[in-house]
Amino acid sequence: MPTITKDACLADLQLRILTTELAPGAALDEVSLAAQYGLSRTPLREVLQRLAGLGYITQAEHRGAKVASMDIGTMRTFFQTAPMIYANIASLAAENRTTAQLDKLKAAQRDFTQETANGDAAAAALSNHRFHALIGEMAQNPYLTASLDRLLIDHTRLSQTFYRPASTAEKDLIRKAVDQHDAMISAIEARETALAIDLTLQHWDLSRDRLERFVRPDPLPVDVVSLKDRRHAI
Amino acid sequence: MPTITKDACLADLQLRILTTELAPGAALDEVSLAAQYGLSRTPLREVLQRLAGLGYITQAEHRGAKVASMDIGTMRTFFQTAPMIYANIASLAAENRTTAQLDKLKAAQRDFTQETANGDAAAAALSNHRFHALIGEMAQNPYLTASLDRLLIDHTRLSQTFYRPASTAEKDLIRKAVDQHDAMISAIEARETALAIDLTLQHWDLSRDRLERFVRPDPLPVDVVSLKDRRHAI
DNA sequence: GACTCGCCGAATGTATACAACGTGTGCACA
DNA sequence: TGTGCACACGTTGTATACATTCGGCGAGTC
Repeated sequence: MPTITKDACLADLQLRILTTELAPGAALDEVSLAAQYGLSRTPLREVLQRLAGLGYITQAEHRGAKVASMDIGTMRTFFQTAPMIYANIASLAAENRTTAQLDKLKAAQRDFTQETANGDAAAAALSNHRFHALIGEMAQNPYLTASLDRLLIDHTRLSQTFYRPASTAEKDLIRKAVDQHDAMISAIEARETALAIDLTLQHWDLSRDRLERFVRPDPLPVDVVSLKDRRHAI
Repeated sequence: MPTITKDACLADLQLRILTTELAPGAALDEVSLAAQYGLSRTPLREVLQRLAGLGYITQAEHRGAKVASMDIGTMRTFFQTAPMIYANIASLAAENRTTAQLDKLKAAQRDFTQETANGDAAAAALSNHRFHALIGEMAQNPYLTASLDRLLIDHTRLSQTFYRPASTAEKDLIRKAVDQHDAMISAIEARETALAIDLTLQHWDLSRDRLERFVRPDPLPVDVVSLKDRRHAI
């Protein structure tokens, strides 16, 4: 890759982490990354520092950088925290949004609609991320945005499989998510804070059900596997 | 200042910002800071990046770093957000605290009690900061901690005058704050989440009243100044 | 055969020299 | 006298060479 700006490098690494192309826990080598982006190590290290500040990676002295991991404890915390932050952000967004921000939000939703229809899973997940990050900007609350941005990192990584629907029932869920986005845009545009909260929590419920099923998939049929295994169980 | 570790430099700059020795909006010069701490510019820049990630400073390309400002909009947001985050953190802390963390919290409270009694204002503000940051650690929730840490930066900076009491009435308020800390420790130790929330909100009310008086000081006597000014008002 | 000590290689951490950018000042011209 | 441009200085951004640390591998010993 030829010489590139530092911001572009930051954005690209964010994308690669959000799509789990760089998997949670993956080690990041400074020299190879610097070579990839056509930067020298000094500016690349600054990019890594910024990624660490945003919660994308963790750094250990003399031991390099790793993509932020997603252990079971983190995920428990995620499910515990997300609805509260999302709801508060939505309310503030409805209160404080500007028309310029609203236009950007609508553009993100157009991309999202398109990409879910095309089955472009990675792109859809990123558009969804952008959609919710923009609502965060609207809230104009740097304290909560810090929390939201970290939640969205894990949310997007968890939802990588969401937009790659296996069944027609799952396709309906995606369409429902798209519709919910539209409703959220309307509520924010109309500055209806209570409605924005309500729609956001509905959206969260849909997302949570889907994510939990991914985390804890449907068990295998009992009669085929489980009974056999039980005979060997201690 | 002789050669010093990078972490010590980070901690010292945090202290200087929290005590407003480095005032909000103050420009930070890389070469002079590097000289002060006996580091070269490269590691000092990394310290600045980390401070930026934590919300202590802001950086603009080619224009250097500034201590995070505290404009009127930010403060409005601060008062809006703090109670919700503080309460949730307190609840989680009561749920998840370890005894080792509890010991550290008690130590911080000992320092705080001592320093308020001695009238050591800057030290008391920092102990108070440490006290609340430790409760944040107990919560074991990195999403909310990101938000809390940013709130505490501004809270500590705003409260710089708090521990320098002018009247005996204000001394009573400080004693009340110390007592509230003790009660919070007990609630967290007993894992009583509801009580921890309640005490935290009471603590916040006390703090808010005092801070708001600082932000919006008692108006000057009406008959002396205001009436005169009004005659010149358009 | 297993454990420990010490060396070696590969990574990160630091210093410094050089490049690029922004800002302020001073001069010229209207 | 005021405005605008250009140059120079100071500060930040980048590259690279050097220092330091970690971790693995092998030899030696118990």
